[in-house]
Amino acid sequence: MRFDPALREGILLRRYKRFLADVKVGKHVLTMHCANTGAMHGCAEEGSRVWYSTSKNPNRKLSSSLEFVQTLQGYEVCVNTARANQLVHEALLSKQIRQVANHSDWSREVSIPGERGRFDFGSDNVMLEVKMVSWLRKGIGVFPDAESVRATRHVQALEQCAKRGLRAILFFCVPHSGIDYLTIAKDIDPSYEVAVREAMSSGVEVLAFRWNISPRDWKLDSEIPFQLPN
DNA sequence: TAGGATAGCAAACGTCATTG
DNA sequence: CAATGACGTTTGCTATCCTA
Repeated sequence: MRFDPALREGILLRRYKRFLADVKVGKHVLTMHCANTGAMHGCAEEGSRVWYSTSKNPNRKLSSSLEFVQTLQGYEVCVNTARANQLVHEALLSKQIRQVANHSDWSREVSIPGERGRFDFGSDNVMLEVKMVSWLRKGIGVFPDAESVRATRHVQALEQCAKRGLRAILFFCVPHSGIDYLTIAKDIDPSYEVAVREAMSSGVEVLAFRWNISPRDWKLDSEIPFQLPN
């Protein structure tokens, strides 16, 4: 993914009301959209360097969007949850994901077979759900950062697909320069951990890939290991 | 009646499918 | 082809219900 013009820089003053962030740009304070309603552990600290994009869409109330943060520890982390799907979409179409490189015809937002809701991507006999990881805790990347009934439901739906003979993939998009190993935050949501464990034993595949991000281009870096907690 | 629990909604935006 | 609707994203506020 390439940004042209390049993303612009500011200093995060505060993130509030779920979708809003105040950013100091030069002498001015810009209120922008923050498409991330999550906890944003470690990546919403006051004083962090942040980068944002600007939209030309006249219907938008806030023309700027927060894109990524440099944490106080110096790591670059994407905070725009919409980017995760875009990054994965690009990677799928350009066949950078070797596990599914034999598929070309990816559809977005495909209905979950047999129930309400959607998976992020589908192709032939493959269902793929994307989750973005942005939390580096004690040197290890973890997901989720909050209890999430919906995330658990998605995993269980993937398991149902696997049991019916489809390929079902839980895909962790990791746009965080400091994460090179991923696990599940069992303490945050024990039922999610159980759901992933059971899904994997039913044949659901779990993949995790890291992206490098910068003001101008975001590139797929490498696959990173995923392991269930002990 | 005060308090807790819970369900529903709204916040800003993107994307896809359907409708006119 | 443009407009509209549904859905996804999470949290916290508010209205409503139940219990001590």
